[in-house]
Amino acid sequence: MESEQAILAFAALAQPTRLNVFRLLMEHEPDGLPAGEIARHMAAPHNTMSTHLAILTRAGLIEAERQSRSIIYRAKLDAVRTLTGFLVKDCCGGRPEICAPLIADLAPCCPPNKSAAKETVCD
Amino acid sequence: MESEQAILAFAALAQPTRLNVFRLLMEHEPDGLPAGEIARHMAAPHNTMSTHLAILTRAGLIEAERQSRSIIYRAKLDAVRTLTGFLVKDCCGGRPEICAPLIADLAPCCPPNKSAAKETVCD
DNA sequence: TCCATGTGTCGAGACTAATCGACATATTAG
DNA sequence: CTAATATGTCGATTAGTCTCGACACATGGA
Repeated sequence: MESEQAILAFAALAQPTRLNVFRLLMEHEPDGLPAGEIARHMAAPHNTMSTHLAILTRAGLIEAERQSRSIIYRAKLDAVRTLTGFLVKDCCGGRPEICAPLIADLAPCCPPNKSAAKETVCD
Repeated sequence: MESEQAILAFAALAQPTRLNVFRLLMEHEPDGLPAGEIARHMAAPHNTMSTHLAILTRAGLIEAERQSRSIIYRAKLDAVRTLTGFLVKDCCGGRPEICAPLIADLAPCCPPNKSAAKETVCD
């Protein structure tokens, strides 16, 4: 991942409305939500929301697909993976000894099939 | 992690100089670097850098410690872990089935004791 | 104490982002 | 074709950010 793209993603998420939109779309994976419904959820005018959605799209965090009159937006899960990878990349590069505990703390957050896992960074 | 804190962190990293400073300090873990040397590295005036360092500090991404005349800055590894956790938290909450592959792709990036691991998101 | 060195703070100018009314475009129904 | 619905674009205003010169503060040595 390029720094430039990461900066776009960070800037996109550094805004309360947009961060909430992104989280909302994560909750609604993989169905997504139409632009109007997102605006209603956030209690924002449709044109303001349109701008926010464009910024998130340009950042590669969400994607749009026309469905008759509505435009459905979905979170791009790859974006989370890529951005997360970018965050830990630096320490991975030369020094896995520092990075390993980060991953270790993160792993129990997503258990393959157990449920007692919300102790570390999940909340 | 609170949204507010996450937004501070995202905003702090959404700026080329600050992102580079953060990466620089990650490379220099755990020794850190004095403010002046950071400014020299980035070819920025000391007062501009001071502002950037203050923003990163307020965001909880780095920390400062006085050492005689110099002030040493260090990356806070917890910050990466917390921010990463925040990013994947939403899908973890209700739907580990979506989140699991994200972690799976990330894990080989930091091998406990092997070296062939730079295939996925490491670069 | 006085000076040099290393950092932080303040304030102004330039730039960029956020918001929203008004208008434009696209799709579908009648 | 016309109207209704859903969304995007433009332009202006307001607010916030970035940068850097000038100055202030803190530390250590002579």
